[in-house]
Amino acid sequence: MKYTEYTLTDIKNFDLKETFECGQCFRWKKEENGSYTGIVECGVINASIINDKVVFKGTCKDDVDFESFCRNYFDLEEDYNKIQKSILKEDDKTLKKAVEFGKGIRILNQNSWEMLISFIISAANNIPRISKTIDNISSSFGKCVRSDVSGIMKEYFLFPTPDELSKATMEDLRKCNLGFRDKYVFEATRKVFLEEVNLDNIKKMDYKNAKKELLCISGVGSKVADCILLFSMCKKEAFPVDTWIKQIMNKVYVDSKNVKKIEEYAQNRFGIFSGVAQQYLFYYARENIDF
DNA sequence: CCACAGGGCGGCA
DNA sequence: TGCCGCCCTGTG
Repeated sequence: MKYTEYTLTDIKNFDLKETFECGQCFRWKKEENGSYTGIVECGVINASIINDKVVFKGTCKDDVDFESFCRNYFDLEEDYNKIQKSILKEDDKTLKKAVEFGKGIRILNQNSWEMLISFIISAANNIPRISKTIDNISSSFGKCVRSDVSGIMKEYFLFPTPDELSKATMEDLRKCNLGFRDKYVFEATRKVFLEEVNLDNIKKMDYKNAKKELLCISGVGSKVADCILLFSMCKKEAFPVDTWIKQIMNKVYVDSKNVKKIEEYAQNRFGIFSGVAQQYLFYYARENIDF
């Protein structure tokens, strides 16, 4: 592990709170000084914004190019102004307000294996408990990293690799407090470890085929699959429909209980960047009681 | 004690 | 297809 830094001087549409608290990630935590510290595939990162500059400090694996990792992970090559223009229609007051509210959201490019397990755990669950469960799994089976990027030297635990998590028995997983999701996580881990499922290959497929493959994994339905596709497989057309999105879609766009209908409506209205629209709407609906 | 939380599954019409 | 009870566990 090595200490590195990377500073961005000219970046638009990047807000830390909006990016880390819009529901796409579970391992970024706010520090007292307003910065955020997150545990990622290659180590530990602290992100802060000072006078229009974004500073990333990292304790990461020796063979990692920190700058290119950050550019990919934080989606820095993407032009979010362009995306906002493409999803916004003239008459769409709700989305306009949602975009204004969350214009600093960036879709993170996270690790697909970690997203698979994390979103299986998210089913009928709440965010504090999801985070806690993922921390339990990581501290039980993942590698320990010592880092002072937050300002204080602390120990962090990386999310376990498929190889590491495949050592876990059902009993081990039960202790991690997964609830009824333990059997799904156990089975998904086995499939990935034995390469019955190859996430790298799925990532290379187009959206529809990739989703079809993910749906073969027990515990992965339409919503969970779309989260994996959007947050770790560069599929910005994926539109996860959860209870919040159902509410806002029913109220504003299409009054239907049928998830497939809502998904189709979103594809037609928002197009290839539907997933980004979903994040704006989700964050807006969650943070504003009366949207 | 009860409902419900960022769903999914299996059984049933 | 569409609907519904159930799946752990913590919280109000």
